Amino acid sequence: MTKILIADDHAMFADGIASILEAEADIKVVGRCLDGPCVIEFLKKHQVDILLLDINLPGLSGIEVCKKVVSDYSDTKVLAISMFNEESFVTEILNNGAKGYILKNTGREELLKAIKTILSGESYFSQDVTETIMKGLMNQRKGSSHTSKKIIPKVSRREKEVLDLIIKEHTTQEIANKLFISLKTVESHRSNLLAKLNARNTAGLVRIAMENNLLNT
Amino acid sequence: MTKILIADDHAMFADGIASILEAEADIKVVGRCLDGPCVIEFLKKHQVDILLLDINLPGLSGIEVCKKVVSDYSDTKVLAISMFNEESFVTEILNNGAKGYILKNTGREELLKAIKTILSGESYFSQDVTETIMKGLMNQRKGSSHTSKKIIPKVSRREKEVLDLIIKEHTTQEIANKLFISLKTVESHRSNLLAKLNARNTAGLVRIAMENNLLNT
DNA sequence: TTGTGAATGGGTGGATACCCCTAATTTATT
DNA sequence: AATAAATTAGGGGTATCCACCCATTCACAA
Repeated sequence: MTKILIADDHAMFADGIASILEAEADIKVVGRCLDGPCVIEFLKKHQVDILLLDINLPGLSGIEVCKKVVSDYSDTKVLAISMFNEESFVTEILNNGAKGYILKNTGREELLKAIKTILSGESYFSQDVTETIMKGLMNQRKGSSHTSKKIIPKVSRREKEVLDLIIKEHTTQEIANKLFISLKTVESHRSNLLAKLNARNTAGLVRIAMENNLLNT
Repeated sequence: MTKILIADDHAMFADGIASILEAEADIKVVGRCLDGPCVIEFLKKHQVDILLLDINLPGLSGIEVCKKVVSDYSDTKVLAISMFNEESFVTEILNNGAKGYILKNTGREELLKAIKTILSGESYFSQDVTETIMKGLMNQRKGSSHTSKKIIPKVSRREKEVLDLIIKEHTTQEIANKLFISLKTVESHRSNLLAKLNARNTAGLVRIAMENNLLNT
């Protein structure tokens, strides 16, 4: 009997998954959590085989929960579930020990398949997710750009700081003061950002940054 | 027997709802759609009592679908479902004829209650949603600004056009050419936008516009 | 009918952004 | 150790934005 804990703040969604799983003879949903701390509390008291974990949890983020579960409760395997097929999400939670990643638009069969695969010790990813990861890897290696989606070169730490202040309406001079560097240095970062993000001006910088969620905060 | 059509691009979610509803004796899920056009096609051929409609549909947006359903298939009642408790979403789809609005974090009981309420001819909204709407109305009436959200003065039609082109990285000169007006006129619009949106520069203009969804497109 | 706001257009000048170039030092990465 | 990338900084010049002014026309409402 496989014991499963569902962690999702969307009750209706959790209900849906539970309905699907309870039809299976060898699977039992032993608990349901609407936030991160609840998961930790539950694991202290009960043994769980698989944790179905929504990445976007209130309170404690799914990433944090995953990290803690992997380090403190190694016999519980984490299967991440998310609305979003974002490379950053996928890589981050996988780096934190999740065994699989599926999207909420996957159906009943795939959900069951994922659970069985992970139970056997292997990893499982939705088809869409593997594609996303592959694209991400391709982008790191090559700079080829034929995929409709714009490829965004890696933006460095310092560039992100500058970009953040630009979006907050600070002028180049103000940014220089704030970061304790020269006006000319900030201008360099701006130029590099324009080139990297393929923007013509500040407006494009802001739009592209916001569209692609390039901010740290 | 109540005939229900589920329209949601997240198959797993649709599965979940279907599992919940099929346990009810007097309810039958007669179809499932993953996108907007599918809904229209389905209604051409079948009679449906209630359409469970996700607002964020690919292809044709939930708003568009709702508009068409209300005008062309008046015996089908629309119950909107969404991840987001956003005032703009709620008011927009209600203005387009939806009979209710519930969030995806509502549970099984509330879903059934919503369906029954709507069937009886009344409207139904989640508790959270009614609160959101009330807050929105309060903001409209009074100018009080203790509610974190900024109040944005009305942006005129022409100003929106200019704003749109700014965000698309066009310079003032290019915008003037595109709209067949003088450079000076565009500069006037820019100034007025800066004042209205309380921005210091182009960056702020773009950020505020995107944050508040001020675009026509 | 007299306002009020929207849209139009203009002048001047300063501030800011952007471009092209170079180049040193530090910090990964291999 | 060698190579690549990031961070730093500068000169000189042009393009664009922005801030003050100002005026006219038009539509719509009080």
